[in-house]
Amino acid sequence: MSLNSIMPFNVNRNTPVVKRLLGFIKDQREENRKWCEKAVKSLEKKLKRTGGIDELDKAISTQNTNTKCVTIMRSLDGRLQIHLKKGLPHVIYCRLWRWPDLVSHHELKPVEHCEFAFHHKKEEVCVNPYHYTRVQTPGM
Amino acid sequence: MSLNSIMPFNVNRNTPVVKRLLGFIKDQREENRKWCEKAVKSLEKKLKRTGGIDELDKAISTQNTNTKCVTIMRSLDGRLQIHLKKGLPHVIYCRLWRWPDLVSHHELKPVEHCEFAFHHKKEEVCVNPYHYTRVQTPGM
DNA sequence: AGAGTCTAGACACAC
DNA sequence: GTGTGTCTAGACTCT
Repeated sequence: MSLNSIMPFNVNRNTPVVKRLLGFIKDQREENRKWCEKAVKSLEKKLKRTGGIDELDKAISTQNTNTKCVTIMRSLDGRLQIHLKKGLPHVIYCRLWRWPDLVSHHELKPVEHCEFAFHHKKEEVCVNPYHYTRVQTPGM
Repeated sequence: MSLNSIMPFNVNRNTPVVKRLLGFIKDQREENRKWCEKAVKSLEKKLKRTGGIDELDKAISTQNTNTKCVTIMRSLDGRLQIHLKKGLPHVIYCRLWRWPDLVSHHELKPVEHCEFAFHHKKEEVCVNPYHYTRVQTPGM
């Protein structure tokens, strides 16, 4: 018996860790649910290679700054795209799990021990939301 | 005075030839209008380099098979994408200007003198709708 | 420099 | 192998 005869119509089966991570999302507006889900699933796919997904899970569920860097590759212009929207990776994931009203990368400062913070401009970027703190926008 | 002060809010200004070509489109369903417009504008952009847009205009407005090939570059898998939809270029444009109910490339046969017909698998593909005839789907 | 659009190629899945 | 659909980096555009 094929799987399709049991679960037809493209049933969405999120992995346990994705379900957990989705539960921690700050923005619970219905109109953003689909996009947030895509953002988390996309991140899981990238982190599977390195096992970073478990470190991310640990950081978020314990709100612990003393976690390791969770990195993805940096694109040429620094942005990543999820569905039809582009943005800076650390901003996207900090907004998702910590500050839904975050406006720009100018409001984010990395913690001391973050090796792959966005502003270091290395080939990899840390997207651990607990490796950034929120600061006042300069000039505001 | 800037153009924006006269025409604010992203007014859509199609070129005369795009307006003409849009007038010949067979599929006039409202839900497809936006997509068709994108398809024509995308083609115009590609053909501007070669001047093929005028030959296309001639072929379509006179329904003339004795026109030159109108070519675009072939992608690796043969398909092109317009907005969120992928398809074979000659099928897309034959559907647009001749047979809105066209289902697949198996229904299309190139005219004798078409040098860049899709099935020739050259680096360029002819999208002149009057360089193809419609045939019965094999096996139907 | 900041933000948005477009799409080929990569990938995934169904037959 | 065929056919179709999704995702997104890089290219491009505009401001």
